[in-house]
Amino acid sequence: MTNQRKVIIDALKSSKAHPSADMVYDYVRARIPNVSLGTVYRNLESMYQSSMIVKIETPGGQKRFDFNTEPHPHFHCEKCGKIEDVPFELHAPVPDEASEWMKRRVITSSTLNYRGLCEECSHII
Amino acid sequence: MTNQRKVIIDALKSSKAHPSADMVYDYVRARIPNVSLGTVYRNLESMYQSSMIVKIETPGGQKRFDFNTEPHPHFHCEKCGKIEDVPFELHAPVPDEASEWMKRRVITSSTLNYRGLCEECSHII
DNA sequence: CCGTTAATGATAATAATTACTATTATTAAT
DNA sequence: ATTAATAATAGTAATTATTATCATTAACGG
Repeated sequence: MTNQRKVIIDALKSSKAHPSADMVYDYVRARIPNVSLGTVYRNLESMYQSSMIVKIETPGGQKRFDFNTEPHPHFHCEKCGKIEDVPFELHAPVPDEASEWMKRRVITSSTLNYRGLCEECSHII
Repeated sequence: MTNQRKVIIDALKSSKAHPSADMVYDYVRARIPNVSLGTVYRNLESMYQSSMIVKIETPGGQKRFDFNTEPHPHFHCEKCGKIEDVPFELHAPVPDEASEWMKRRVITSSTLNYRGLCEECSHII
């Protein structure tokens, strides 16, 4: 395991912000000044491919990454762009007609996202 | 309302594929040959801003668009990239401790996505 | 150690989207 | 219908995020 990858993992472990590749790059560069952005992308992608981390799609351009692979919803603040973990999981029963629909497909994962205003942004009107 | 926008709306109405900007562009260009891709993007974005249509994030680069603004989950096929509507909505009760969490935020929308293999792709092993 | 293999840094290339601007079309008021 | 005001368009350039390339460097197993 290269030092670069170790520090990339540290970046993800030590952040609750679900950092983007750029944010990880900043963290790593503070410790390995000449690290390449490509190395960050390459490592994030391979860790994602091997299911070590989760990739989060966002309305704004950049993808975000989560070291926590336990299924849990995310909350996206529309104002400040922050992404938070939602501290519960919905386990709703699937209706019968829907289970027929699902049986005809292979479902490998599901993601639940909320959007709105976070605690800080909803106070500042 | 410009003719361009009318045809862009037609494209979305007549498709069940949740088309990308590119796919809409192809449809419109077949009817207005010198339409500009920028016009397609501009219209899709403004329709999205005014909540006329829904923007769907995808793991692969391009965003997709849905004329159906009724909340409903989407199913993303990992093999062929197809996006399907899921014919049911989960309405699970929110646990009490979670409702506390949600009260401190403004929730404006939620999206539920499934990933896996679609009917065709799950047969062809 | 030392050779093999894999990962890196630096940079170029690509893909998706957005910005710019001169021109054209739409609209509202005559 | 005509016209002036406004908004939207086509065409193109620029930007942003990400991926590819490749010569060099680092990790690992014997």
